[in-house]
Amino acid sequence: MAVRTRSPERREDALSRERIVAAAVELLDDAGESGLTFRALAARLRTGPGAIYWHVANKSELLIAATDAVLIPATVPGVAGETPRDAIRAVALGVFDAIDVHPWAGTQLSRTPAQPALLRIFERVGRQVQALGVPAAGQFTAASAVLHYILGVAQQNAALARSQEPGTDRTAVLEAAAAVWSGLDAEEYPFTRGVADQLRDHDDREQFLAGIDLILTGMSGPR
Amino acid sequence: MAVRTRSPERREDALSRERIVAAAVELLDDAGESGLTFRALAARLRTGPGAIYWHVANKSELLIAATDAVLIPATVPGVAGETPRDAIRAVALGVFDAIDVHPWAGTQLSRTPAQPALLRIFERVGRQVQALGVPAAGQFTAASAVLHYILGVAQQNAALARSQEPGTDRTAVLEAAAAVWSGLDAEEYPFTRGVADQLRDHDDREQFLAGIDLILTGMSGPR
DNA sequence: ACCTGAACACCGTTCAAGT
DNA sequence: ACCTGAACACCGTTCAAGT
Repeated sequence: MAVRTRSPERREDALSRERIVAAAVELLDDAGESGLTFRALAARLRTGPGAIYWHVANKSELLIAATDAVLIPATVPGVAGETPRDAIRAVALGVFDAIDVHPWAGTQLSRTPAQPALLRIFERVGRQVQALGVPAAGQFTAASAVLHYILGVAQQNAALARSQEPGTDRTAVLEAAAAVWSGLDAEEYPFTRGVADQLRDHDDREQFLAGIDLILTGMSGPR
Repeated sequence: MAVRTRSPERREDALSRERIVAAAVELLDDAGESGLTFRALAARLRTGPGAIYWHVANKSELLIAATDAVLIPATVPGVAGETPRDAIRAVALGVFDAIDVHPWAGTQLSRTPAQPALLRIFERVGRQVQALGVPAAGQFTAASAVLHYILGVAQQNAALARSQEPGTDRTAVLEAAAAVWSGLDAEEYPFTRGVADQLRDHDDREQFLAGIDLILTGMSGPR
């Protein structure tokens, strides 16, 4: 006797919140932030723009969900036995790498104060600051400093990526920025011109970590 | 004999780049980022939307100019005899205060890599890092860390302000954020919940400076 | 319950026509 | 040289109508 399945077999191409968010991530990666429109998204999902609104309230919610999705790997629980310092570095690098692959997420991450990914990052950093032995009164300041630094870099990398074609690799992006710096007025911008070459050659991932270390060192107080 | 003036008396209400940028700043302050449209701007200037394009290339250029305008006070040359540390704190505070008054500028500041205000801030910070005696190899990293931290805070304050009505004062904005944090799940967000009260009461300007100090302390190396 | 797609109320930007 | 405002090619979002 044939048994009726409780939940009927879903059509392969049935719409769902997950499929919509996944398609949005693809579209953002391929075409950049301006590429995500409900019409383009609907075309990719072989439906009309109105259908998307059955599963997602509006574009803002869609962007929050897409950002959250690509930042999940950055906020997975850390390895057991990790030092607080390594844990903070791991979260920071996770965010950095996610934004390297999905530059648009760097902009979105700090656009909405209630972005869940942002809260997860802050919580993780905060706990590690606690574990580091920072006095209670200084924990909020220390965790905020790390968070804001991460957000600043994320934002900056997103802006840099936006100034080039989507998919341009990081060395080409840095090269373009270095060219601008090198062309600045020598009288007015001696420092910036002076470091233009470093911008061209440097490992920005390495420098990002060095900045984290600067803050972590600062937390242990003046020598 | 009547003398012809070389440049004819300008009509009081003649359009100019300066008047357009000033009106854009007003509109952004009054109505937020979504309030700046060419139609609304044209109405305020008692002209048609097309007229604006004679003086400004497009909306992006207008936003860059508006952001630049409100950040001029933050990048004026410092007081003579100032220590490098005080000079860095002064620039940072200047940016912080400008964004307090014009939250939209916090978003714009890091949206375009070639935003002139951003370059001026970086140059100023960089020179002071140099004056602080940071070894050449570490100057770029140190200046970048300070810049990114400032941008992160600017962005975050802009996002917070955007979540409320334009013109809402800072304590009300912080109160709203604290309410969200207090409502978080106790199991998942112990740290964030724990600092919610500090968010409500704290002087965020003070905390911003404390973060700057953390980085400055870190620059002088581990104790 | 879920999807369709035309329609609405906007945008930024262009451009022929005016002064 | 500068301004006007209608028109173009888009948007996000809604909603009556379908299945």
